[in-house]
Amino acid sequence: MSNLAKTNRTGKAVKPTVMPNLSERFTPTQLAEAITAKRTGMKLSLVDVSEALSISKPTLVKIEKGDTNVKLANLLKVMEYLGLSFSLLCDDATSKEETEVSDDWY
Amino acid sequence: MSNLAKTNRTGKAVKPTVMPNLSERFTPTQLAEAITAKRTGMKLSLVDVSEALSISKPTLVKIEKGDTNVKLANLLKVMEYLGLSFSLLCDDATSKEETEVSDDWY
DNA sequence: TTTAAAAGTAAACAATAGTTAACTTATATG
DNA sequence: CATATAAGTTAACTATTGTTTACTTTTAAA
Repeated sequence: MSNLAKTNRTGKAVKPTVMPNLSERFTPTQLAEAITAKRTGMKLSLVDVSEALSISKPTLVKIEKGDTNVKLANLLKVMEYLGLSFSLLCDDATSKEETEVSDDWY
Repeated sequence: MSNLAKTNRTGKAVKPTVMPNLSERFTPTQLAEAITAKRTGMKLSLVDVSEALSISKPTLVKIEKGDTNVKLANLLKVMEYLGLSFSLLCDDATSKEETEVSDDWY
């Protein structure tokens, strides 16, 4: 299997459309690519999603470009609509010891 | 062990200060509580963090209250400073099949 | 190769998140 | 209790994100 990135006839890089495995720490760009991959995998256009969520297309494009200058609420709306969610990673092993969770966490 | 939430002398609920286990899908409030728990566990004050990151205290308070009307960039700055990061969960099992990741994911 | 749909961009404006500064309320500690 | 530190709030203002509309570029299919 080739390690070369796919390019089109003009030599321009072509974005992959498959969901990456982001079970580990990832960059905003990687998250953005995962969102696009999920959306296209669900056969939804930018307008499909932006209209369903009442957010503008330019904003959705910003989100799918990995621009972090967006409102958290808008990112979460998009992720929830596409069936994506976060889990949390903590770099510090010591914090794994006290795992008892009090009632009002829920 | 008691199932009653901790309260102070006035009967007001007291927030727990331990890191919750957020390896699964969580709410913005839960994330906020995890951030506060991590910060206090590191013995850092709101001002310590806000000054280190050049963000205002009111903004940091919004983040630690689970307000999603904040800039994603500011949330990520705080998380990175405290050693927290996200991983991604996808609710759809079918998307786990195609896990091949091309070069430009990195 | 035409054509239509989707993606992506741009600019002017509206909406709102962020800052500053000052203040009040809690929490701890001598 | 008295004091100091941290937490949390408020209001006026500034900075910036989000919207709208329209346009250009890509992509894919007839």
